[in-house]
This record gives sequence, structure tokens and C-alpha cells, in this order.
Amino acid sequence: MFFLKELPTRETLERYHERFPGMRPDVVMEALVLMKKGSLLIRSLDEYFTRHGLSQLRYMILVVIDRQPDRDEMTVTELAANLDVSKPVMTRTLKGLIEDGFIDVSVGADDRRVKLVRLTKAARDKLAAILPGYYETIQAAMKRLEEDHA
Amino acid sequence: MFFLKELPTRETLERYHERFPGMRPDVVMEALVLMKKGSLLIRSLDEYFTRHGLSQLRYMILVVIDRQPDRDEMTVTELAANLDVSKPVMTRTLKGLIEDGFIDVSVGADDRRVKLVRLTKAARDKLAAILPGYYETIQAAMKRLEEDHA
DNA sequence: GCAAATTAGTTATCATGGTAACAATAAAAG
DNA sequence: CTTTTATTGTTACCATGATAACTAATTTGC
Repeated sequence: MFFLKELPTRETLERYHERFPGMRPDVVMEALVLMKKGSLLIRSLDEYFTRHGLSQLRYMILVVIDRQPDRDEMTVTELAANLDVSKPVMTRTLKGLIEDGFIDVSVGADDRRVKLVRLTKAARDKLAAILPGYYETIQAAMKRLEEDHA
Repeated sequence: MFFLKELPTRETLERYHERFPGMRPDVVMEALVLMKKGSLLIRSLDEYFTRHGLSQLRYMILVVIDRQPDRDEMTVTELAANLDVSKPVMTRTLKGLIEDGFIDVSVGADDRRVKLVRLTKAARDKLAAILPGYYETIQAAMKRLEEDHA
């Protein structure tokens, strides 16, 4: 999450440039805008997911398993790597998805350490139901960003 | 935080466009890139702050109080509003800053409900020590983004 | 073929975001 | 003035990210 309701103005950054000559106002400004816009977008999506009993990560897990071209199951480690979260977070989040009936788990046939994670029909239905609103939410948030940050 | 190590390709989004005609691939693509870039930037900065015994929010609190043109103190509510976090989070974070000797607190003279939050010399020193590396970190992260995401 | 090293996943604990409900104080309504 | 309403900041608790340390299973090296 990035905060700062009001970013520093370009003038303020120019003034800082005198104290810190290595600081490039245009690059820093761009970075601040990026962080702020990204955070606002993420916040909009989080709200949308929460309203539908999911979260960014819970949703992404379902999508990533669903979008695989060849297989219909993934391991915990694969999911963690694909979604760039730690394995303990993945374990905990999957536990919730199992409890909610979105995921089935089986033990790997040849490697009994691995857990194979697969979507239930409920998950595929959920995804289909949620996707249009997901895109709408993104597009509405992007429009707001353009208007505000213009 | 936004995840997804690999964003969907434009082609994948075009294909989704057939199933969800309301979805505009260019807008969604731009949003995904924004969230990802913003998250990576925030992550870089978080690491930098952690290495220096701070956090995004702890740092921002110090900066925001320091950057005020006319006053040298702020209330808890003002800080929470300026930094777009809830008041309980502000209370807890200030507590840590007080323990670390970065902040002094006094009770409002005319309104005894408010707490006036002021920087110590240690905080101003910390800010001066940390700012150059803060800008370097941002600029290095931006460079990485340009290279990777080119 | 067995000991050592590696890997998959979990548990325990911390950090840091949120909301709900509260006490103390101030402001508004009568 | 006194009662009601609103505001400030806190406490208690939940959600979701992280790391460290663990168990169980597999692989590697001799």
C-alpha cells in the first residue's frame, strides 16, 4: 500500500533537487504517481473481491489454475512462485479456498510430498460470474484515475 | 500488493475479449502493468525502509510532519487523513515512533482531546540520513522496471 | 544402499493494513 | 445550563503479507 493523499508538487521536488543533486525530479515524480495509481487500483479491486467473498490472492489462485493450457492442477509451490507470494501464505489461503469448496486437493502420484490443487465446478462458476464485474471495476477505476490525475 | 509473476499477454486478453465484449484489452493491460509496476516499486522501497528501521508509513509520517510550511506539529487525525490510513493504524504506528524516540507528543492546549505530534531532533537527523538513499532506491527501481518491462 | 543434502508443505510468530465499539472531551440544540 | 450529538484517539480483534524453524519425502554423493 502506498499512502500520501497529496503527492509533492513538481516545484517542491525541484527545490529538493538543490539539496540532493542526485535526485531526478522527473523520475521520482513518475515513481510516486505509479505507486499511487497502482495502490488506488489495487484498492478498488480488493473492494470488489471482498464484496464477492474473495481477495486478490484468492481470485488470482483460481484464475491461474484455470488458465493453464495443458493441465488442470498445480502444486502449492508452483502457485506460490507464479503469484509471487511465500509458501506459508499460499498454504493458508488454499486452506480457506478448500473450506469454501473452491478447491480439491490430492497427493502427488509419483512424489508424495506434493499436493495437487484443482478447481471445483463451484470455482469455475464463481470465476465466470465474477469476471465481467472484475473488468468493469478495473475500467471504472482507470477512468477515475485519468480524471483525477489528469 | 499485486501478484502475478507473468501478466497475461495481449493475445490472451484479445481472446477474452470475444467472451467478454465489454472488456477493453488495452485498458485492462494498462491497469495490470500499473498495478505490477507500482507493487514492485513499493516492495523495493519497503526493503529500503526496513533496512533502516522504518517502514513506508513510519517514513511518511516523519516526512509529512517535517514538510509542513507553517507548523511543526500535527494531530493524529490530520496525519491519518493526509496519509490515507485508518486512525487505529496511525495510533499504533505513532506508538512505535515514540518508543524509538522519533516523536514527542503533547496534549492540545485548547482542545484536550487532540494529541499534538512533533518530530524530535533524532527524527530530523534520520530523515536527512535516509533521503539520499530513498531517491537512489526509487531511481534504481525505476530503471529496473524500464529494463524488464521494456 | 545408506548418510547427507535438498525440496514440499506446514506451523508458529511477527508486521501492518482494516472495522467495530468505546471513553473522554467538545460542540450543538433545546 | 443541561442534554444530545459529534469528534478524538484508543482498544480489541480480524485479514493477509512476511520469515524462521520444523516434518516428511525425495535426491545426491560416496
